[in-house]
Order: sequence, then C-alpha cells, then structure tokens
Amino acid sequence: MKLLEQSSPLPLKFYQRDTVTVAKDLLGKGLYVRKNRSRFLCEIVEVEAYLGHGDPASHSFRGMTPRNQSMFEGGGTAYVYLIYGFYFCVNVATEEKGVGAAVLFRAAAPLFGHKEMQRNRKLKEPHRHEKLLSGPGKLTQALGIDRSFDGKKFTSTDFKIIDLGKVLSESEIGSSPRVGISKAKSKHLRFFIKNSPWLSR
DNA sequence: TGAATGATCACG
DNA sequence: GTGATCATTCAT
Repeated sequence: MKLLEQSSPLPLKFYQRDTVTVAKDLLGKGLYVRKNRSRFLCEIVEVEAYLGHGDPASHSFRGMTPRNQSMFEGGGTAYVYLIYGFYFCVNVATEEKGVGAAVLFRAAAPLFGHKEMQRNRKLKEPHRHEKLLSGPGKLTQALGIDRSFDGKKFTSTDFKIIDLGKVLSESEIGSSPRVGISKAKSKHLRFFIKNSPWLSR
C-alpha cells in the first residue's frame, strides 16, 4: 500500500486522447483518494464514455453551463455532479481543453480502506461484498467524493489514478449501451472488465 | 416498483 | 420564476 500511495499519478497526457481509448485504458487502473484521515484505493472495472460532439446523452451536448464546465477544462480534470438529489457521480474529463468530453466511473473493486468504505455507505443492512462499489453513486459515497472534488486534477497526491501494473487484452473488455440514459441508447459506450464480480449490473 | 430529494437548465 | 428532467439507490 505504501508503494502504491507513493506511486506517480498517470500524467495529464494520458487523458488528453480520444475518449473511448481513455475509457478502455482506465479499466484495471487504480483510483486513490486521501481525505481527512482516510485513504482509499480501488481498481476501476466499469466506465462510460460521454463524447464532446454529437452525443445527446452527454451533459456537454448543449454547450458549457455552470455545472458542466469541468468537462471542458481538459483531460485529467474531475467533473463531479449531484444526481437525483442524492448521489454524486465522478468523471474524468478527456481530450483537449475546450472539448466537453469525459469518462464516468461506474464501478470498482476495493483494494484498500474497505472497512471505512463500508461505513461511509450508511446502509441499514450491509449488502454483499461485491456491491460495495457497484454503481456510480455507491462509489462516490464510499470514497467520500463530493462536489468539493469538482475541477480538481486527477494528478494530485491525495486524488489520483495510478497504474496497477495490470495489462488487459481487448478480449477481456466488454461493451454495452450506457446505463440509465434515455438518449443515444444505440451507442455502445459502456466498457467493463468481463467476468468481474464488481460490476454494476 | 416506487419513493426519496434537490440542483439544473430551457423556457419565455 | 417555473417545471420537467435526471449518467441513482434502497427497501418493499
């Protein structure tokens, strides 16, 4: 853990590429968050791409607004927003500054800080282990990610994505339509690690 | 399946 | 200002 904590974040250049490429490359990477006295690490297993042009399901479709401006701030910027009045969703912006594209983190496997994640989830009855981070709202709740993270770069010492040394082949990556949207249902922009027990659906 | 709960944005 | 919508989750 100590080594992982000290390992370098992926550089901004990693995110300043084609959104679908970045989305797939994020699978198997580590998301590290240090907040107050808590430290969390998890492995990303499911993401969704939201494109900068011609994607009606993307928050950026009608241009920049106060809420979505982090999507336009260039690859590596966090875009965090409140959904349904209850939960936060966390994205990482992709491509160049000015392009409103991002990748949503939908599910992850816990690697460190498991017990505190469980506590943060505030469930009446704890769910199955595999469901701890199996959805965008669960993931942010467990890791304590809220609106204060919006606009932050993913290259901070206390908020970063790191390489876990895992190499995925194309055949290990599945794709499907994105979840919970009403538009552009035919686009297959959800990507996940096949057979992972930690997926959202 | 339905309820909870509030920010956001397109209207005009 | 108003109202529909919403990249969700949990418990029934």
